[in-house]
Amino acid sequence: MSENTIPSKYVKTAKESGFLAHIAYDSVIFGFDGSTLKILISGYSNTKLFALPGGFVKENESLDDAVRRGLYDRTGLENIYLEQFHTFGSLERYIPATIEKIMLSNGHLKAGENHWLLERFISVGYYALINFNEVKPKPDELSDSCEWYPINELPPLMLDHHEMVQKALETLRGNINKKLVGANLLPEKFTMKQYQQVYEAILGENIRRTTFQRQILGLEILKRHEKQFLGKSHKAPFLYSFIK
Amino acid sequence: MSENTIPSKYVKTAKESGFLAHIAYDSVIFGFDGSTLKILISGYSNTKLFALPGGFVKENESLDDAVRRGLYDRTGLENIYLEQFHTFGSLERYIPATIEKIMLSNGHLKAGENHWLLERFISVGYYALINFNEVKPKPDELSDSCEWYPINELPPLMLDHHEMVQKALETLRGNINKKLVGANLLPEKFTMKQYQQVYEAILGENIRRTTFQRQILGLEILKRHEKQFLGKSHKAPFLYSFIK
DNA sequence: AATCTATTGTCTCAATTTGTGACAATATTA
DNA sequence: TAATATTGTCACAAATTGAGACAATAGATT
Repeated sequence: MSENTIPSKYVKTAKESGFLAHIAYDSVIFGFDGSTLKILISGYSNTKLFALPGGFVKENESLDDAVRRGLYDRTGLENIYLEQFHTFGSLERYIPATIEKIMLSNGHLKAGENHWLLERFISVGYYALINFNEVKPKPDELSDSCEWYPINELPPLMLDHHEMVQKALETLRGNINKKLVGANLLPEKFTMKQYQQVYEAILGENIRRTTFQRQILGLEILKRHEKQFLGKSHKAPFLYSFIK
Repeated sequence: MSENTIPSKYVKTAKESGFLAHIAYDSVIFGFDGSTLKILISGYSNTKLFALPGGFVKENESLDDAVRRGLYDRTGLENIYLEQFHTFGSLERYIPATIEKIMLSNGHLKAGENHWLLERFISVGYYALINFNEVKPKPDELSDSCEWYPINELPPLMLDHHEMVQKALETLRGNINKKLVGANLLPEKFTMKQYQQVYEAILGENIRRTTFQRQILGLEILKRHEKQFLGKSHKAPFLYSFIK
């Protein structure tokens, strides 16, 4: 794991740590396990608190790069598909006591001490689409777990992170026909049914099989490969991949 | 004009000024003059520099409220329709020399002096839709002009402000059928033709009159009023308003 | 007062897209 | 060999959109 995801212990100002004050990001990392849409959630030991994986921006690094760095640290993946969806800057989201609790519980702060992480942050929300099977999530320095949760079985999330998930989902839904969403959530080769299930998981509704197949094939973005024999007692489906 | 849009002279740190360091906003303020889509652009005296109207966030104010405050100062309007579209955080946008030039030219900075406005900023882009005729734009403390420019006759803009305009337009186009865009750009009562012209100006393409009229009326979001007689030698069109 | 002109509101029919179901073609099990 | 579940494709109905026609009409021209 990178040493730089989270500032080291007992550095009290942002400047000392090399990060920009007041700016954070949080990432909604989507994965598709074959039937359900899931996202990665960090847990903090001893606190029962859960949060989206987030981080901070270094003084000499772009916002996008900061998010990529955080994703790399947690998933080991490079070239992740990333999309910025909203920036959260309400006053209600400034609850230093929550952050303090986490930092106290894992020794990043002494009681009563000041720390730049306790100041107000405006957070930029990004969503990522990754291939579920390629990833073994790792926790970061402040958290002690990083696990997949189905989008409708999330634990209670801190601050406004639930709102973030909601907004990420809405944006993803709006982009589903614009941005070749499936290409990032599916393995290289996949069946039409799997692709349909991605759509259904994202939209949260059932789709008509024949219409979906006709529309997708009509886009001419898929290449047809050999059939996939899975030992099931019925006709075997074709495998497809996206044309580059 | 509010005293707080831009921090006072010779305050060197963000903290002293009451603003959050490193965070700015820029606004793309759209207006429709009856035939062309225009946006408000600030000009800086003696520098030939032009920029989107922007500002900073106070420590105890939400991001949205900061943008509303800036819009109020420049247009006098409250309850403006606002939509956040993207946050800009590249390294390329950090060019302190440009800001320095502006601040030197209007006496907000002495040569060689430090100032928190010369640090790196991540900027949140918002677009606003306002009723063109209700507004007499006013410049802010740093700029000496604030004027309407047609979206395809913009002056050269500083930093990444051109990219911001582009992204704002794309977002507006994507939202045109979702968010009742016309309601904010048109006067209370308007003709079908005016509404169509708003669409054409935003999309940058011609629309088929009969299809447009059929679709819009089919949405049942408009209330029909009396006819509008403008002294033209042809059939007078109906006036419409949006149903609340 | 009759005619002309530009624009509006509405209708019609063709073209396209989508909804819905049917059906034959499998790959395996029974 | 028959039974079963799923797939790929087609056919037809329903809905939406494209494209133009046309009458209505407010004022200008004669």
